[in-house]
Amino acid sequence: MARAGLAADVVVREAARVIDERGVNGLSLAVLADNLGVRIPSLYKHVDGMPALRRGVMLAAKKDLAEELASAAVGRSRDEAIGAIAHAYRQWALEHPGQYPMTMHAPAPGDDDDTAVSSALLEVIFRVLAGYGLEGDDAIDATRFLRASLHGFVALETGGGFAMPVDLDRSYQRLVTSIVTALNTWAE
Amino acid sequence: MARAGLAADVVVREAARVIDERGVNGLSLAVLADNLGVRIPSLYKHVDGMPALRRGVMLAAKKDLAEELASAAVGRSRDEAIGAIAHAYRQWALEHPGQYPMTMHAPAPGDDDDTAVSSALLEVIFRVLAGYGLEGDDAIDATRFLRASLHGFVALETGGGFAMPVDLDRSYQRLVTSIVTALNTWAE
DNA sequence: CCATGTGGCTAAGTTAGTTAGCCAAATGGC
DNA sequence: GCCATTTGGCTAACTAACTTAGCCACATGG
Repeated sequence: MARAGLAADVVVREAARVIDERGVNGLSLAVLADNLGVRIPSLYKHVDGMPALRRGVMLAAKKDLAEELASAAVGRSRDEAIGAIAHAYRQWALEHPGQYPMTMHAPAPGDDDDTAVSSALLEVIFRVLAGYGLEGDDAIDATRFLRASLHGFVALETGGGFAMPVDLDRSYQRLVTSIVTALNTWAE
Repeated sequence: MARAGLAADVVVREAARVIDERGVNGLSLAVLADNLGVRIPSLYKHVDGMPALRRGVMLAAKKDLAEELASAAVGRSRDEAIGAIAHAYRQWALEHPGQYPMTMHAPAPGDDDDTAVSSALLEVIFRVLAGYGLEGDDAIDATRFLRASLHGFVALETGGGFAMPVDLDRSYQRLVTSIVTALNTWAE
């Protein structure tokens, strides 16, 4: 039989595609195998079962999102940086609506790969907020505020929480403005 | 055989309990039947299968949350009302971490029950924001801002998005303060 | 006191993930 | 070039979960 020439990363990539198309629960080994032109058990030669496959997609997603945010923040600071990463953040989520929720879980203790890539994601935010000179508790609160606001909007948008999809761009812009205002007056 | 004396609402309530305990995907007919002292197929006499069961839990959850928020806002307005519903919102989510995500999806078009209960939920927010005299686009943006901020924080907290669970109360209070500030200067 | 509807049950089917074990295609040393 | 080994497919079979069919006993009400 002619070989399909699969490799672990090809399987993970296709799984990510399927997840974006049909949601996390829409991923099944059946469609995955079908899309890759292979029978179901063959997938086990490349991937260690469904949970491991999902974990692989999650790791790649966090990595990709972190890179996207870092790249958006390059050469910018403060309000400009916030605007840039906010835009990149929403953009990435809209392009990867299925993967997005997977990026929002803290790593399990002891999972070093996940810890590393999750730290990279947080690091981007920390470094942007560093520009506002926030320290200690203020820095923690502000980080949580920023993450919560961005995540809340994007989660509702991609998860179908907003019934009317009108003017979402404007509403998001308005949200970002409020965030920036809050950060500039945080220590008061 | 002695009857267990089940009823649809008992099954739904127990399902909600299980969901809060083990997450949405932790609900199985096996544990449900076991908890209720009954064999699996007997559940079908009260509930129309797994998807319908989840929908039942979702409807009850939205209803419960809406009532909780409405009750928190009674007799209060503006900043005080925001503070009260923000507190009630987080409280409810922490008490029902499994059900909470189920309350965040817009109703499917044509699902009248869901539409009704979802509207009730939004109505509470609208009426509180009405106190700020926001109209038209401002009202829409502010509603989305409020929902996004509260949801983002609570979703990250209950979904394990915040790695360090220290001082979350303070961070949330700080978030609410920022929301209130933003709402008071919204039209500027 | 029996006629009827209801709420349990067992048995069996379906779908999805998984494991075992086989076999052909690639690959690499000689 | 040839054979040994590894690799990547495969079929078959198992398990867990939801679901359906169909049976039977208990409760209820004329």
